[in-house]
Amino acid sequence: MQITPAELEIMNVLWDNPGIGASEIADGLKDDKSWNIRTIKTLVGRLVEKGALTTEPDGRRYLYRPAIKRGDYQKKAAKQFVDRMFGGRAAPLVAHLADSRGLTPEDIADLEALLGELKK
Amino acid sequence: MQITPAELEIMNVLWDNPGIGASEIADGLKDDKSWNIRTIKTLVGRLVEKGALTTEPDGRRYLYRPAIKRGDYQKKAAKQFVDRMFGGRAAPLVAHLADSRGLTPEDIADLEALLGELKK
DNA sequence: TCGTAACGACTACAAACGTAGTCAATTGGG
DNA sequence: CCCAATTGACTACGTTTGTAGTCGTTACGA
Repeated sequence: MQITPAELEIMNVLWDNPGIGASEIADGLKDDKSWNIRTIKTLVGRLVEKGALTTEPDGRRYLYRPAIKRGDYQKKAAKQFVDRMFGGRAAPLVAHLADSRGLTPEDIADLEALLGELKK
Repeated sequence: MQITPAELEIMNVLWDNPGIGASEIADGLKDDKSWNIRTIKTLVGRLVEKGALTTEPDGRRYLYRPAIKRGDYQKKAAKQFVDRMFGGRAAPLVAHLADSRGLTPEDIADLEALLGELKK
C-alpha cells in the first residue's frame, strides 16, 4: 500500500475527519495546501483504487473514509524510513530530531515515560 | 536537494566510502541491491547534476564523493518525515518504532543517555 | 423552469523515477 | 599487438506522481 506525499495530505484530513466528501476534504486542507478540487478528486480516486479509502454513496456523491488505521500506516512508514536512512537504528534519528528542531519539553517527558515502559 | 530512495543507496555507499568510482560503488552495494552498472551510472549522473556528488578525474574515469554531509541530510530528512507523518511530534514516532521492531537494548540505552543530555 | 454549479467518470500531460541500452573511445591482459 | 571489457556521454522508455481539463448529468436557487 504505497501512499505518496500528496496522497498523504488527503489521508490526514480523512483520518481526522472520516466520512466526508471531496469538497469537505478541500475545506479540511485549506490554507495548508491549495489544490484545485479536481486535483483532490484525482488523488482521492487513486487512494480508492489502491484500497486505502472506502466509499459510501451519499445521494449523488461519495463519502470517504480510511480503510487503514493511521497508527498502522505510521508504524510501517516509520520502520521503512529508519531502515533506509539510519540502517534501522532509532537512536540516531532521535538525536537528529533533538538537534534540529529541539524536542519540546513535552516530547522529552513523553519519551522518558516511554523509556520507562520499555525497560520493564 | 531531493534524493530519491534509489539514489540514497548510492549515497550511502559513498558516505561509507568516499572517493571511489562507479564500479566500486557497484561492489559496495553488492547483494544489497543488484543493479546493472549502467543503472548505477545513471543514478550517479543524476546525483552529480543535482550537486549531491562532486567528481574528480582519475585517469579516464571519475571518482565521486558526497558534496553534502550524511548527518546534515539525515537531519533534514528526519525533520521532513516527522513533519509529514506525525505533525512534527517526535514522541509518537519513537513509540511506533518501539512497538514495531523493538528497540534494541542498546537503542534504549542510547536514548536514555540522550534524554539525560537534553534535560540539562 | 432554467441555467449554473457541483458531481462522478474519464482523459491529459509534463516531470520525476527506475531501469537500462547504444556508441565511440580507450586500455589492460593474454 | 590486438581484442574484449570498461568508461563516459547520451538516449530510451514504461510507470508513478502532481496537477489539472473535459464531458455528460443532475439538482438547487432565482
